[in-house]
Amino acid sequence: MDTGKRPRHRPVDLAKREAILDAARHEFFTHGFASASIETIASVSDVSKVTIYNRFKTKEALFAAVVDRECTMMSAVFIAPDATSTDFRAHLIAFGETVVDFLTQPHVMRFERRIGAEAEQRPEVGELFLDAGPRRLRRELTRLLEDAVAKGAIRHCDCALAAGHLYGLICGFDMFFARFSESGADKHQLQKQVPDAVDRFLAAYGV
Amino acid sequence: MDTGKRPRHRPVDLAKREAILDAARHEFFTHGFASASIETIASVSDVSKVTIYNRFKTKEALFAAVVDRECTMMSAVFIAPDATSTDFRAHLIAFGETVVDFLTQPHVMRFERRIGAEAEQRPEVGELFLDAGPRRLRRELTRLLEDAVAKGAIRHCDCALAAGHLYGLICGFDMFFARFSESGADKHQLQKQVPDAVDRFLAAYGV
DNA sequence: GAGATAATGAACGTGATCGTATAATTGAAC
DNA sequence: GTTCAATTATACGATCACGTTCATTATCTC
Repeated sequence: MDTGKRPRHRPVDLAKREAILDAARHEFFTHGFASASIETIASVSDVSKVTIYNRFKTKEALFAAVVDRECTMMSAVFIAPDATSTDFRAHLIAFGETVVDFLTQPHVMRFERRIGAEAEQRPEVGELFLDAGPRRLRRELTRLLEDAVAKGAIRHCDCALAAGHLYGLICGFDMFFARFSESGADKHQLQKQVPDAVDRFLAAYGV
Repeated sequence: MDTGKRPRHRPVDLAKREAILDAARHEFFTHGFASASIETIASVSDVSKVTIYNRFKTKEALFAAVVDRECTMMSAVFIAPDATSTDFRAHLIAFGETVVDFLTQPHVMRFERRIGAEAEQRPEVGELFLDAGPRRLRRELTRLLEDAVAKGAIRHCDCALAAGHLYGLICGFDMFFARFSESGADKHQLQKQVPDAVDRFLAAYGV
């Protein structure tokens, strides 16, 4: 409901908010919450420190806002579309590639690495991430497999467990390694391995 | 070569070194390098701050010593014994259980979480960890599978890739989830799933 | 141009922690 | 008991970053 009130003063510069969050994301997820410097964020986002404090009450609140935005973005990716064609293999490969494509982005890897560490001191942040990412992915993948069982594309099985197996086959050692290597994940390499992972999955679970 | 010199003064208390490293491990891997407090480490290990500085020149050096000790412990675990019996399945399960048993220890999980984050600013730490842990595990697992191929226990395949698949099947979603949850990994649950993971692996790769 | 709010820049108080210096104490070997 | 390094308690300087204050400037509506 628009009250019709039109302020007769200088409006808030909305672009600055995104600039602050972008800079904060990089700073927080590169140096960690404690080591992140508000002044660096201000400098990078080309905004005064006071402006940051005006919009985000504390450093904690700024961090929370960054995590929130990132989680929202992630939620949108982990939604498996319903299978339209009868080619279940192609459908799995497509979804696998979408997920790999998202997870291998440098800023997503930084996010994941850092949340794991920060969750040690802020369990609620870990929970937020789990709900937006891993748990959602598992739910969607499980649904996909239950659908496949119903359609006879794979054998009857514990679909939640099978979802984990499929995820594990796709990631293999690569995502594990990438978490600790400077170069990050090799997106091209992982993409190439998705069909093979799906084939192994179908060999283990297929009719 | 023992020079035979016997100092006639108070010797270094060797137990203190371990106490310091234990306290430092907890402090570093719970709060992160930057937020870790030397005074807290001193207090917990019941040692004076000066003693810490006498033995470890800087905070960095102390951190390096902790990482070093942890990596050495890890290296020892990731060595697959040669198959003695002809029961390849049992051999895989045994090794899988050993690995799971090690990886699910709370202090190992803290270690892993934190190294991932710290490697962002200290790539050499990530490399050290990779060599002691993941790469070693992959090498051993690959060797095991190559041996199995030679003995006809599984079909011919890219054994390094297969090693990743086996690892992925064993971990499934659980290790992924555990990195972000306060409760950590459910060792019992993971142990129970190892045989199933191995069976799925054999279904995909077996003769 | 007037009014009003957003944003800036610079300075400050506060608290934490690294790393050092110093004097005093401990304790094993002789 | 003497010797002498290991160890301790305490204090200190330096640095750094959060969060605040305040005067000034920019920018929008009327």
